Amino acid sequence: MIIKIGELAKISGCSVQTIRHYDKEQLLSAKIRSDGNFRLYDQADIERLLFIKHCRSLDLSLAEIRQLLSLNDSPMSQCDDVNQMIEQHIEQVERRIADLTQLNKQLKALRLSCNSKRTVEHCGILKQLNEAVSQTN
Amino acid sequence: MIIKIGELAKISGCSVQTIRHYDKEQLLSAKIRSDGNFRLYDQADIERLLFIKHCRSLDLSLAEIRQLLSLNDSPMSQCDDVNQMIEQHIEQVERRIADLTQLNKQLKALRLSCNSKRTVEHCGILKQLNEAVSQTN
DNA sequence: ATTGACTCTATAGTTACTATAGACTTTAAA
DNA sequence: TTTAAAGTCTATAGTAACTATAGAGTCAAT
Repeated sequence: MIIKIGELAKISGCSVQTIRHYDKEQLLSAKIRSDGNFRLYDQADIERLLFIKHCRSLDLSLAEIRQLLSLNDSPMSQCDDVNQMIEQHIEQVERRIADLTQLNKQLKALRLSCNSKRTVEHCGILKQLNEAVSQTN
Repeated sequence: MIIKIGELAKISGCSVQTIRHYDKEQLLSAKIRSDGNFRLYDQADIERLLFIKHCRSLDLSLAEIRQLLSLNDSPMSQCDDVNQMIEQHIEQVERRIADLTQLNKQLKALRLSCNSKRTVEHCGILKQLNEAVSQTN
């Protein structure tokens, strides 16, 4: 079964432009083209794209996915490499969660500092933000 | 006290380019320039930049900060506007935290699926990723 | 007068796309 | 068979918030 980019887009749920983007980025290149230069894909390409999509949903970067795909393509490489990459990725995600949690706390404190209906002149939020500034200074 | 961009950078902890960027983005424009066209800043500018920096540390976008600054500049506006913006921002942050937490769970499950030293051929992680694909399909 | 440090503008690069323009191909109907 | 619509092509610009660079000009001290 050979399909064109539009159908691949439908099947995969990626946009046409995204697929072209992955082509340019060497993640999924259409190995064959039609006489009129249209990209043609087969079953293996569909699976590869779904693999990419799944990895993206795990927030892996295109560079990381490229690495994963190349490991997948060369079966001699060590599983450790994959493990290590995932490990690093987990750390990164956890750091981001910690940052955002901290952030959330501050924002909520900020929200408490102003109970509406006053003009900005006396807005507690802006006051707080300004005070934080002079402390930092 | 009038200072040039380099000193403002030192005082604020922002890079010189970042300050120029804020200038271009109309967040902090140097109202005066030297004869040789150097940006000149005063105390109020320092405070404004620290305000911006503080907002950035709360992950507010430059657009949001611009809005906050203009509210700050026109004291007739309602505190509610500020409140609402912060509220939205909190929601956004909480959504992101939830996403990442979910993500983290999946990544950890993935990590468990391969205990190293095997060739990629039998790597549990890649296997898992591929299986997820065929399920999605 | 010259050196070195600083600053200027303009431009390109980062990430993972999305959107557009203008041209070409394919498919289906008239 | 012609034609029109839908699909596809490449190349380019835009998104966010910067960072980095090039090439030129300015300032402060020697």
